[in-house]
Amino acid sequence: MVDDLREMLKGTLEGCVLEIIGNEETYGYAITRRLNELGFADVIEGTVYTILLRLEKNGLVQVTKRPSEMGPPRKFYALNDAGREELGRFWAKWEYLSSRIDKLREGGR
Amino acid sequence: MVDDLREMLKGTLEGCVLEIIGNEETYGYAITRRLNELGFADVIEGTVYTILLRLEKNGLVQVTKRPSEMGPPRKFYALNDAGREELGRFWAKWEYLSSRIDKLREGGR
DNA sequence: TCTCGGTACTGCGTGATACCGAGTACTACT
DNA sequence: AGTAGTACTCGGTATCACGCAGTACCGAGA
Repeated sequence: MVDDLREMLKGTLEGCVLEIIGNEETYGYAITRRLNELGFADVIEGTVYTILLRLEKNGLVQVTKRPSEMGPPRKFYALNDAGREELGRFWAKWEYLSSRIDKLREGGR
Repeated sequence: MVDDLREMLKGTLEGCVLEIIGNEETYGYAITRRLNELGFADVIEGTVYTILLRLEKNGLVQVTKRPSEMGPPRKFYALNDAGREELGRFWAKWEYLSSRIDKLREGGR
């Protein structure tokens, strides 16, 4: 259908991951599946893991390792205060951007 | 207000420039001013020119050089057929992405 | 037992993009 | 002459999504 959202996802995919983590404590593999079923069909695991490592490096999440019945142990991610702030900034930016784009499209003066 | 849209603009700014050119034949400096007044306040000339050179390289625009009364000659850009197609694809991608994001935000199942 | 597929994470490298900065050059006004 | 506004070019940088190879754990079927 719509091919190659790659470039357009830059800067937004991380926010999507933050939002998913904000809804419930979860782990990389599940986040990828969630994104896929939400319509971000081409997002692959490697991408999500790089985002998660970045979030951890930037101190936006709290990480807990727990064993799994289905395979290797899972790293569960939850937002901390800094993460919730960043999520708020993300939605503010998204609202700002999308309103400008829509205005532009309407012939926008 | 909203700082650093930089990453979020990736993949969308080029589409915005295409839309502006599609509305009327215009040139780089004017496109920058137009973007600024539309709310893309931090977009600078260098960025727009790199986009315009890319559009030209990719064969999406027709370029006409014309003298100016106010300074150096201007390079006017107009969309060709390929450019109009690309613009259509851009809006399709934008619609797709923004609908998914909004769905995600609504808690979206 | 051995392989295979599904689950789960890591780490290095690539390509595309917006942005930065310095440079060039033309016009008009003081 | 000097400055400000207009107008474009080009080399370099940082960041990001993504590709890919590798590691590792588990359960089911041949």
